Amino acid sequence: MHPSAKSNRPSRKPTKTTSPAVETWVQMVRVYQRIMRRLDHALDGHGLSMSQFEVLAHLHFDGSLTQNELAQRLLVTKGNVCGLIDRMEAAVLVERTADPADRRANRLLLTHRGATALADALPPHLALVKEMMGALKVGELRTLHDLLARLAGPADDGCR
Amino acid sequence: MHPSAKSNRPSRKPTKTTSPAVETWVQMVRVYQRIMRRLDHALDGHGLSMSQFEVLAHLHFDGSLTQNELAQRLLVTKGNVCGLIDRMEAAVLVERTADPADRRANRLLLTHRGATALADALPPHLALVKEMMGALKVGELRTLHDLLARLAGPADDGCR
DNA sequence: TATTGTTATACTCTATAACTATA
DNA sequence: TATAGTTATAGAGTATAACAATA
Repeated sequence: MHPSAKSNRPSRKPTKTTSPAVETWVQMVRVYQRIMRRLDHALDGHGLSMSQFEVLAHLHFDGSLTQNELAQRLLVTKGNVCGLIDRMEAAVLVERTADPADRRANRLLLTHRGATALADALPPHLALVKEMMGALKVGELRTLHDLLARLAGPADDGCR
Repeated sequence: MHPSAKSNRPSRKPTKTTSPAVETWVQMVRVYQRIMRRLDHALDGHGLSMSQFEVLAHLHFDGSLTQNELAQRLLVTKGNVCGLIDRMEAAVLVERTADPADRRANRLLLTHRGATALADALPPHLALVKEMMGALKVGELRTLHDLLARLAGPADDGCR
């Protein structure tokens, strides 16, 4: 049941839905959700949520960050980061240390356990990404990357 | 602080992170989140969450669905759908009706209020999608669509 | 027996806003 | 006065599992 489905339909405003832009966006949503779901499940065995994994990865690759810097990178509020770090500190994945330069700020550090958890979780995560993106050849990946880069590019929300 | 940041870094396993596959995925995550955030905010004024909007859209375009059918389309469990529909029924956006063919099932219907809410929210939603995807020409959109379609395509999770 | 939907539980993420301590 | 972080509150999404009614 799809095209002219139900008399149930109000049909006020025909709202032409089939446009290349919309179809492509719908396709992107589908693919994103499917991939993200698999990546999320791959973290199950490591006792990490996707957000926690992202925190660990940022601290690993960007070095120590304040909670505020982390909030900007994760695109969430500092209140959210506070709760997130609360949970991760309780799980001994990160620790808050005093920032010598600004006594208001916390510098976040990976604990040994956090670093180990990332070292365990990252390689299979990357392998899975490569597997799923591997349907495309390198040239196609580059094309995809460039097309994505031009979407909603400079026009940033200004939000948060 | 970026490249060789902290002595804090364990650096066990260099984990080569820069690959076309990974970079493209990271780009996709960024774009997806930015677009989704704007679409989400655009729904604020209509009193709908993104999930609720999706429910209304599915009922509109696919016709009446059972909760189970809806769960499959939204990729969530039937327990989740139950709670979601509870909230939407409380907001008089949808209603549960008896399925004549299967007395276990609920057929979900848009209420007048739900149909109106969708008719109000859908056009600006689509317009925003077209605006954000409009950075690409039609041919480029088609290319993007085709590349996306080949990602994680037939290899479905089997999950849920 | 299998399936539809419900209920209960628990955790995570998100948003907002008032609050503190520093700057 | 502005900023970094905290706290409180609320709502939403998710996962799991046990359960009732029906197939």
